[in-house]
Amino acid sequence: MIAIVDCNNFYASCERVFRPNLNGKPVVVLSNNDGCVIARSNEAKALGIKMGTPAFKNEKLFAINGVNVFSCNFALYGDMSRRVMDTIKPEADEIEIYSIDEAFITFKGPASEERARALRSRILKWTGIPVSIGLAPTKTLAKVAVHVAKKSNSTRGVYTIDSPAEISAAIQHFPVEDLWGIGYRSASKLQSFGISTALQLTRADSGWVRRNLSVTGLRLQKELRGTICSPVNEDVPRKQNLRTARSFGQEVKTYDDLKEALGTFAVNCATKLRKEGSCCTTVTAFIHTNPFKREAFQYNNSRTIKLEVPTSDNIEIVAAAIKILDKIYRPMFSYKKAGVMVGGIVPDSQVQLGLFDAVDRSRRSDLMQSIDEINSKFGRDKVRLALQGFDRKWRLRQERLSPCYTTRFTDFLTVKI
DNA sequence: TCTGGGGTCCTAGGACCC
DNA sequence: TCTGGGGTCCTAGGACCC
Repeated sequence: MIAIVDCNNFYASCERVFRPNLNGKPVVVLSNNDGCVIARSNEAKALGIKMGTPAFKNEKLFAINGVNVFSCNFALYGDMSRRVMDTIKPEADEIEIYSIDEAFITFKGPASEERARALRSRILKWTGIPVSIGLAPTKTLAKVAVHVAKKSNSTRGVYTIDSPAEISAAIQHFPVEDLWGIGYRSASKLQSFGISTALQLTRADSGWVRRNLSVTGLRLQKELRGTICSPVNEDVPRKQNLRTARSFGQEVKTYDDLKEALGTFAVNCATKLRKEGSCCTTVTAFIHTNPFKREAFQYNNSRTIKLEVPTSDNIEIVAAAIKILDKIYRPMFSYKKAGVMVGGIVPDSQVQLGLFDAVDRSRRSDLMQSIDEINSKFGRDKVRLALQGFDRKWRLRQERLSPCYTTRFTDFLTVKI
């Protein structure tokens, strides 16, 4: 049996852990730049606030209903996630951390609903985060189970699908569009062939499924029938791409401001690479104008540079990004978003050196290590390239940011007795 | 005024190799 | 109708996930 542990309304729940006065009240969390709604407490969902809708379109709804609105605080969510996962680990034989708020596990010893309930209580007690758990023979069915656990109050947060009869019962009325791996496109395709429930998909001809939904669909069908196609996978594969991209708090016009932003994003990518012990072979940079401003002239462009020798060096990756900027920058536009992406990622232990390489790689790697150590001790970008600047006109809007209760000394809660 | 960020996998087609 | 057979690598586009 495979279990999935899924945190309820995760970001909203994190905000509530340190603000218990918000329990029972509507809470929403906004995306970067305070742009869209990306998490909602149950009370906020009940008010009809939709996932992914722009904040400015909801302002009235927020005001009338006294909704508690937060800018997203990933330092907090990341640390709370770690706490939840650390609580799960001792119970798990295998654990696959699937996202910031979900993990697939197999239990040490026999799985049972009682154990799942005990785990759920422990996570709530130790971290303050409410979770739901689905238990089933495959990941896909576990996802169905956790969906049921969340939707129906009578489950009290845990739902098990075990026997063939229970599988049929669970998927009989389960909409195909809610299945893990079926998105908007495939759902409407299936609907047009008269398939609207998971049970109908299970019974469809496999050849037909293969032709219409590719092998991905075929695997999904097998998993629904109870055959594991995607086992719980503990080892985290090395990332193939990394990116840092941001919408700007205010539109950016000048070359210098874009250079500062792209330089900072490039350093960010390089730092992520070093953290994973990786190097990249390609650097891509892009800039674009605001697509929502219909009346304004639009411009999007990007380029990719292939590097001679794979690297994770701030200076080299920044240089590549700026070289691209020089090629694609056009002065007459106002830019809203930019980003840097690195690809062709290889382990830093397997870097093929170049015959005509001019960089002293061992000294530079010492330099990067020192920068990482200093910055991890004293704060991000304390030591930076001059080009990263201090202006940051493009900085994110984060008007309703909560404290980093668990990761910053100055933000710790003070309890007065 | 105002609309997020970061990933993965699959397929088809082109280019190239022997 | 039909043109050899067997490969690899790369890219773009589509679809999906959180």
